[in-house]
Amino acid sequence: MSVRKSFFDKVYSIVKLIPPGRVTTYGLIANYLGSVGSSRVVGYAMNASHNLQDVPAHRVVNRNGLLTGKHHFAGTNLMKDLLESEGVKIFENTVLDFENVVWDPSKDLD
DNA sequence: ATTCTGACGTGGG
DNA sequence: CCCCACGCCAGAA
Repeated sequence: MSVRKSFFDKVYSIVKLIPPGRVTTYGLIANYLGSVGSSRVVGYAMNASHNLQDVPAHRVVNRNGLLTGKHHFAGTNLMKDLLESEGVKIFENTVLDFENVVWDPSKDLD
């Protein structure tokens, strides 16, 4: 009741909470939402998030730290540029020192 | 209303 | 190690 937001809206809420200089994964978000098997739905949500301004989709990568969604951004290096601008090092479309920059919602909100 | 497809992750063979 | 199948949601044609 109360709010019964759509899965997408929940995803957006989490993504908005990602602190600058940090990144998270589709799986972690899905896991936090209680739907581990819905990791791909998180990706779908990001695809639709292009309409939203408050959703830093560039901070969401796959479990390998690979910028799978970079192709969906305007420039070829926009996603990479945005992340590096926040202090996140990227090499070959992959986040360096991924384990150190990854942001786990269930960990931070714990 | 139905069908298709799209930023993932895990497990099994 | 590689390949395949399953789970899940929303928007567009």
